[in-house]
Amino acid sequence: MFFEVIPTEVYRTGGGALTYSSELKLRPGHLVLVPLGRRNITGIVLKAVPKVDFPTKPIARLLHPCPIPRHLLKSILWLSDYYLSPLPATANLAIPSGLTARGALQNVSEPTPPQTRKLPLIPLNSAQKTALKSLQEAQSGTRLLRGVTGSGKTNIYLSLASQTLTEGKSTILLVPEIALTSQLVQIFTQTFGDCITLIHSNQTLVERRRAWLRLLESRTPGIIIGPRSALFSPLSNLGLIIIDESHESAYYQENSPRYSALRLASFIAHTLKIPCIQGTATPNIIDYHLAKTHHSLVELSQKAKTTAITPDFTIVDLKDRSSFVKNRYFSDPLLTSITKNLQDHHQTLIFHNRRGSSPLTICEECGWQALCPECYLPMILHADGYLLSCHVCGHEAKVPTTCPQCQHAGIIHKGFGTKLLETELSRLFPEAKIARFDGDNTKKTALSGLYEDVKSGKIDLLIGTQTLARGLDLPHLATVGIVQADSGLSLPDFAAEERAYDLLTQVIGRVGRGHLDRAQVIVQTYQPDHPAIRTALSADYTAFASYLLRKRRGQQLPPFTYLARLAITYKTEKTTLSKIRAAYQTLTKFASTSTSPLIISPPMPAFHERTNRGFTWEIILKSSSRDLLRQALTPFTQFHIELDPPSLL
DNA sequence: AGCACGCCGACT
DNA sequence: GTCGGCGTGCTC
Repeated sequence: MFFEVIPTEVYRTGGGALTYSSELKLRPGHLVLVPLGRRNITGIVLKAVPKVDFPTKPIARLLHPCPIPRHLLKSILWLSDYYLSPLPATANLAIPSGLTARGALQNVSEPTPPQTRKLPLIPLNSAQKTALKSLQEAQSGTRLLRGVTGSGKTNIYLSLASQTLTEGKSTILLVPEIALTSQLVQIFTQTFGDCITLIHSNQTLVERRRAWLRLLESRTPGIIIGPRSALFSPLSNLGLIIIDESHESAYYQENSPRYSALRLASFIAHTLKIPCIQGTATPNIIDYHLAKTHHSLVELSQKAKTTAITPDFTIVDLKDRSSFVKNRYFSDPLLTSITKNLQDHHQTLIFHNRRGSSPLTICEECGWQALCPECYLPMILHADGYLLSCHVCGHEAKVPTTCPQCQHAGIIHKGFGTKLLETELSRLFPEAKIARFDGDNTKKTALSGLYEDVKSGKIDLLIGTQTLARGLDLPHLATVGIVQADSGLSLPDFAAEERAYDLLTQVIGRVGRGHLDRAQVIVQTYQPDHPAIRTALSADYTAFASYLLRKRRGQQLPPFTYLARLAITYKTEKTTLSKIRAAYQTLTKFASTSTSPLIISPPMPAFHERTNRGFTWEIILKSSSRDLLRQALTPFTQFHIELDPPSLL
C-alpha cells in the first residue's frame, strides 16, 4: 500500500505531500513517523494512492491510534490552498512537535452527558436577548456581533457556550494573546469550571502537547480557551467558535505561513455547519464590510452598565505652540490636569506609541545615522544605560562619542519615546510615583508587582505604549493624555488610518469605566481635523467605517479588491534583482492573457529592504478576483507569497 | 536540519 | 587550469 503523507516539519522548499509505503491499514488523518532525508519526522496521512513509479521509503510507524478529526485535515489543506503556503509548513501549525508513539488506548473517554453538570442560567437584558435570538436564528455560518464595551457580549458568549454544552458539543473561544488573564476568561472559568481547557503561551511544549493529545482522545464536550492556534484543537464534537475582540491583530499570524484566524474559523464553521461568532466594538473594516454585504451583522448598541461616563475631551493642536508654554512635550491643559489629579490622588495615563528615549541618532555634521548592523534599521536610544537598541532584532551598541564616518563630535538624538517622557515627567513632578508600561518592561514585571500597584492606586502617573492600551482595567484613572495622536498616520501604508483609529479608541476606552465620577481625555495632535482622529474621539465607529469604505473604494483597496505581495530574499542584491525581474516578466505575460484585470506593480525594494538574511524585493498585485491572484502566484514556489496582507509594510 | 551541486574567486 | 568556500536547492 502507498500513502501520501504531509510532513509536519518544514524543509526549506517544497510544497506538497510525499509518498511512502506501508503495510498498515492507515486512514486519512493518522499521525505517522516517516523518514525524510536522514531524519525521522511526524507526518499526517493524507490518503491512500495507487502504486507510484519512483522508489519510496516505508512509513516507520503509527504514532497514535486516533486520526485527527476530519475538519482539521481539511483545514490544513484549505489553508495551504487559500494562502498558497506549502503543506508541510501549514501542517506544522496544527500538529504539536515531538510526538512519540502511543499504543492502543485503554480509556477513550465516553461522552459525559452534560446534564450531570448543572449549567447556570445567564441573565440577559432585552437588547442582549434580541441579539442572542438573532445569532441563534442562523444555525451555522459566521456572524459579526458588534457591541461597544460594556454592552454585555460576555453574557451572550456564556449563553451560547452553555447551550452548546447542553447539546453535547464543544466550544472554542479565541482570545487575543494578551487577554488570557482577562475578566472574560475568569468569568468563563468560574461558570464552567473543569469543562474549561486553557491554552496559553506560558505553557511548556510538553504541557501543550499533553493537552492536545487529551483532546484528541476525549469525547467529552468542553470549552477550549486559547489564542488563534486553539483553532487546531483536535475536537471531534466541535459545535461553536467564538472569537472575542475579533479586530485584534493577534488573530493574524505574522510569520509564514501567514493566515487569518477569522478566515480559518469561518472555514471550519462552514465545513462543520456550526456557528462562528466574532465579537468586537470596532471590527476590522474588511470584516465589517463583509458582514454588512452578507447580512450577518448583529448590532448590540445599548450599554448594559449605566455607570460608565462619557469623558470630557480637550483637543490641543500641536501646531499652536502657545499651548506649550511650560513644556515642549506636554501641553498646558495636560499639565494642569496632571497637577489636579495628583492633588485628588487620581491617576493620569500618558500614551505615546514609541518605546525608548529617542528614535533617531545622527551626526549633525555629515548626516550619518545609527543603523542596526543586522537589520539596517534606525537604532533607538535608551538613555538609561546610554545604549542604542534595535527594536526589530534586539541588537545593542554603545552610543558613539564621535561620528564613525567623519569623526565629528556632534552626535545628536532626534524624536522622543516613552523613556524620555518618563524622565521629563519625573523632572516636572518629582513627588509623583511614575510607572512606565511598554515592551521594555511589561514581560518581566507588569503582571506581578507593577499592575497591583497601579490597581491599588499607588502609582500616580502611567506612561505607556500600545501595551498599556489594551484591556487593562484601571479603577483610579481620571485622565488620558495622548502625546501625539497622529503619529502613525503618516506611515506609507494603506492600513495606517485604521490602526490609528483602533489604537486611539483603545486608549480612550481606558477612562470613564464608571469607577470615578469624572473622566478626561486630552489629545495632542498636528491634525485635529483628520477624520480618523475626529471619529475616534466621538466614538463613532459607523462614521469612521463609512469614511474609510468610501476612501478604499475610491483607491481600489480592500475590501473592494484583493491584494497580494510577492517577495524574495537573496544574499546578494544581484540574485534578488534577477529573480524578481524574471518573476515580473512571467506575471506581466500572465496578465496579458488573463480575462479579468490584474494590476502588477513593478519590482521594488521591500520596506525593510536589507536584513542579515540579504536583500528583499517585492511585487504588489491587485485584482478584483482573489482566484486570479492565486492562479498568477501559484508557480512562484520559491517566493514568499502573502495574500490579503493586513499591511504593506 | 543536513547534504550535494555549481558558480566564482584564489592560487600551486 | 584546479581547489574550495559559499549560496542554493532538495529531501518520497
